[in-house]
Amino acid sequence: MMYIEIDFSSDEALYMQLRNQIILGIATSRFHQGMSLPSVRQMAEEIGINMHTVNKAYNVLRQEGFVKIDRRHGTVIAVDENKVTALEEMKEELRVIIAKGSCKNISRKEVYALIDELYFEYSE
Amino acid sequence: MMYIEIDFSSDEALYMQLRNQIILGIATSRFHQGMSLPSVRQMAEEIGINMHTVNKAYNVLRQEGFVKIDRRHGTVIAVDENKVTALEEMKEELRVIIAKGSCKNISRKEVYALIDELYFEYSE
DNA sequence: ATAATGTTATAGAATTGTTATAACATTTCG
DNA sequence: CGAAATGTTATAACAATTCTATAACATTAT
Repeated sequence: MMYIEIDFSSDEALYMQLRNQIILGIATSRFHQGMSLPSVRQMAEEIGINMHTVNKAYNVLRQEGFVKIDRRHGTVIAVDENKVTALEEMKEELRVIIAKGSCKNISRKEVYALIDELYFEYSE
Repeated sequence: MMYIEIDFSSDEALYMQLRNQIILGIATSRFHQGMSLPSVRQMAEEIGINMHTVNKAYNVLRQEGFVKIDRRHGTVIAVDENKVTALEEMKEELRVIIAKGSCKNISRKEVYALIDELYFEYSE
């Protein structure tokens, strides 16, 4: 059991929810390097969505460097640590979020505190 | 002239691009409290998109507390500083981004550095 | 061999994003 | 007052995306 939670009433695409849950799973060490994910059919059965939706999530994760997909071993957690690329991506993802915060008078140190809270969750 | 840049080849929705540009404009003080934005028709003409798409962006901005829409004065920058809500929203927006970074071995301090870079851009 | 794997193809339904007209009530301004 | 501009609403159409449903294929594991 993977304990993946999908919210069917969310406005976020199902394949993105699944992708996010798996990234969160890796960050919290529930999923570790080399661990196999269920096959697209098993995962689809388990969380009640279509096989193709799972396949889409797995392929997004592969493209983002979180898993490797191999016909022999299925989909396996394999984080590609390209820090330069990851840092560039993160900066772009943060741009509007930090702009929003800046407009709302959220200070740099308050953002630091949020970062700390999240890193704490991911280090247990 | 508002100097709004829309990328028609982007996969990001036009109304979200416009919304983002306006938030970035407020953060960088190009747009200030009380300043009027062009009417939906003017803005649509200026950047070459449809009136309804501009209207959608303006209404998203209103719902997020960045503008007030009034038939007398049109759409006016009016930032509602609800810090508690803003902080909660930011934490949720950061959750997966930070998880991604954590997986890729990006340290807390490296994230701090990105935050600093962005805050620097928004304080000029 | 049989079963399971990822992959591909096709098709349909629902939703979303965008544009196009048009009309309406309200407000601004000459 | 009358014309112009405002946000708003309605309707329609089109394209793209999301998700599902079947089905088939080559490869691999048991």
